[in-house]
Amino acid sequence: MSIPTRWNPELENEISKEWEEQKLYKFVKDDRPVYIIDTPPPYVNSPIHIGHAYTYVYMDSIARYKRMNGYNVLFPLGLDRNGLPIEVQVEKELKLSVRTTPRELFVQKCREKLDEYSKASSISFKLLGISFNSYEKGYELGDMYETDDPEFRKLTQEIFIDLYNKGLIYESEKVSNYCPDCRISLSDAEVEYKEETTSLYYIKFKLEDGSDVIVATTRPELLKACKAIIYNPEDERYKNLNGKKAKVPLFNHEIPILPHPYAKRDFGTGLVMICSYGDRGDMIVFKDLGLKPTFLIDENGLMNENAEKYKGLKVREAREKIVEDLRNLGYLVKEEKIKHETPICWRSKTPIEFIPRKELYLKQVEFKEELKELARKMKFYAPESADLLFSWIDSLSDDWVISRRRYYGTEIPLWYCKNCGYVYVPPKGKYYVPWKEKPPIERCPKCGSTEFVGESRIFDTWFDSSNTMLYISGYSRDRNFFENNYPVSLRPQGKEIVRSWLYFTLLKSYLITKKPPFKDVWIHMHVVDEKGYKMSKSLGNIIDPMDVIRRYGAEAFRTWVFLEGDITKDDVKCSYQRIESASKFLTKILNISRFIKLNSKESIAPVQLSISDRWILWELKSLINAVRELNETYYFNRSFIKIRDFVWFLFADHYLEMVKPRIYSPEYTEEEKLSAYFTMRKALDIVLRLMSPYIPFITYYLYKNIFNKNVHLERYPVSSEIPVQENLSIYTEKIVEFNHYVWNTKKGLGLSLKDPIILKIPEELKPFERDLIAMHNIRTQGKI
RNA sequence: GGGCCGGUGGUGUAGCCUGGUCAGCACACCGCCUUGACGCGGCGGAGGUCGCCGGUUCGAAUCCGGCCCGGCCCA
Repeated sequence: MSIPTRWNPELENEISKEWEEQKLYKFVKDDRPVYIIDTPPPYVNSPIHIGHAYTYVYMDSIARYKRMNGYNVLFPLGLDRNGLPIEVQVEKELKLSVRTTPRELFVQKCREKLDEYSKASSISFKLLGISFNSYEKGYELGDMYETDDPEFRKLTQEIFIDLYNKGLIYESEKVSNYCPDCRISLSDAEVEYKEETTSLYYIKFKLEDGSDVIVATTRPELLKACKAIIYNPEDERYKNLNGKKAKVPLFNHEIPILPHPYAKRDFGTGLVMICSYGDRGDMIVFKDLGLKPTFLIDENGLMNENAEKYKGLKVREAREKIVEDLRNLGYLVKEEKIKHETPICWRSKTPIEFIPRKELYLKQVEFKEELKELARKMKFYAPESADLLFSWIDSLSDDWVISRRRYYGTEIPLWYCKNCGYVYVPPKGKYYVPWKEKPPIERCPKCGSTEFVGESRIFDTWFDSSNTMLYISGYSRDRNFFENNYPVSLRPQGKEIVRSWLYFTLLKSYLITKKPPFKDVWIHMHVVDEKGYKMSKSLGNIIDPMDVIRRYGAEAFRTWVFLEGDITKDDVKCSYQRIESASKFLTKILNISRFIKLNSKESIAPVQLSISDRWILWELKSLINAVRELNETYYFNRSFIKIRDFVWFLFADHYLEMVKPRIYSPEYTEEEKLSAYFTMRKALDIVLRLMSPYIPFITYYLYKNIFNKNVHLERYPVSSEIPVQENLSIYTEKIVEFNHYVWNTKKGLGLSLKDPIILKIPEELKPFERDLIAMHNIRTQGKI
């Protein structure tokens, strides 16, 4: 079968099918060492993003590399399906309100939508050639899994039950981050910050003695909840006010003026009003000064009865109304625009409020040192990205709110006795749905009552997804395997979820196993558009990976992934043009293979290899070592560039040109020809194997065509395969330089490259004289 | 306001940690070439004084200090 001169992406589908039929990547337990990759389950409410495509290709190369190095690789596909986004989507697309639709029906609709999207995601991965153990959902190690599957949810509940019974979970009415739009409490990890231009209002407060002070605030609607005015202890201007009382405009309650370092001298007037709660700072000061909070905002984001005449207004409306009243009564001194970082909900982008709610918490603050201790045992790639995790742990100030008042998520497995309020925790071993099921006991162990009410809340989705490493490595279904293979080898993930996914995984692993969850952690940045902007629907700059595949094929995309910049260091810019030019390397690989296949015969190593052959094989040997070294630390991009440089700019441009005369000319002996054949085929064999983790389609195709074997079942090349001991790399630069010199000289003389030329071979290249003379048609003396 | 990362020809980067080929490679660009694997090719060319300022040194992209810009995280 002859090799085409250009890569045909349609071949990718046929090859995929062959892999599937052979069940090439299926996970079967055996004696080999295990390598486990905890892949980040993408959320499936939308098609996969180009960033997913990029990073999964990268992970795939890791899996393939490890496989070729003798590891039994556990590389499962997971899909994340729990949480708010799908609810929001169902509400919008099906015009169903979560508040008026029966829970059973709503959950059903979510599931239907998710099934639809799940299919699309896994098809995309398959087209990209990702070597997951399986694309079929199942319950064996390596099977595709979904985070909303009863099995997965059962594990989440079991972990909860364990933690609950260990006393690590408690319910408490605390002030938490609350999104009035999503109507849920948020963990700190879910809070984002956005710079906003807001008004800073300067408000006049009357003192007992009749004088005034001016206080600047961005949140005048909280005046009623204002309990103190503070100034910086270093601020000479206000020292005389210490302990004096000020009267709050409109509401007339008296509050103290006190020193506190939280007040910044140069912000506003240097006087800050402290209300419950405008921001985190307010909470700190309340605690420090022992003030009692008054809450003004309810769960719907409306002012409550404490707000008196402003009751029922939305926060923003109340602000406008109060400002108007202040202005009318002469309390408003001035108003200026400032830029301000506002905390917002990561989902709805709504400003967060701080209101008290009863929620379940998992203890974490008391374990900070232990967590850091464990984290230090994991190796980070790139090393700097570890700081993201450490600084997050350092900044933790509260326990983790794990309960959510929504529908689509794992149910919290608790029942409450209607009579005495006893909290019943069921035994492990089953997936519980308390909002529609009876508890597995008849009577309350405390009072004997038979009436229970099931918990209606669900878990924060991170409480689910922080179990992936346990789930995939058999924690709940193959204990023996789990014990032998935990911690998991690798966690690859994005930098934006270090404080959530990675952190919560670490916490769980600590609480459950006392071990770090991973040996290695590979953190990547993002794929952005050509100009460096984040891709988003509103900017209209989204590059759809399926579109890329349609236009250039998966293999071209994969080539681009490894030739483009280092995604662990910086964001990677994506453009069609760069993908297209990356794909030219595929053409090169095909044609090199074609040339070698057409011009060589299978041969064993001749007694004596020609010096040019020994030289290129030595270079190849160095390449193998360099590639291995880089890949052991997950720098697959750098290693691929090295391979490309060797294949194209040394092997093809110089070696193959040097070898041509030996192939074509009768002046060379059979032994010399055999040496060339052997070397070309050996080099091609090794190079195809070297490249197969990165570009699995084309290498599979060529290896099968030329060597009649499945490259993905071969060993990754080792330098001992090269039968050359002599270091000939000193010649490399000289050969390259000389060739360029000759090409350039001929060009300067207006000669074609075939034309003869009179030249002297440099002394140091004497050993290569014969090949060089033949290659360039050099006459060492006489006239042309 | 604090922390981290980055700032090298149009673009992506190497070198910088272990100062002395003042700069390598690729893509794009221009010119030439139907050389028997490839014109998605080959060869050649133009293009940067390495974010800015100052210091150390005989000598700095490479070390030190300050500043500016971009990104991310936190307050």
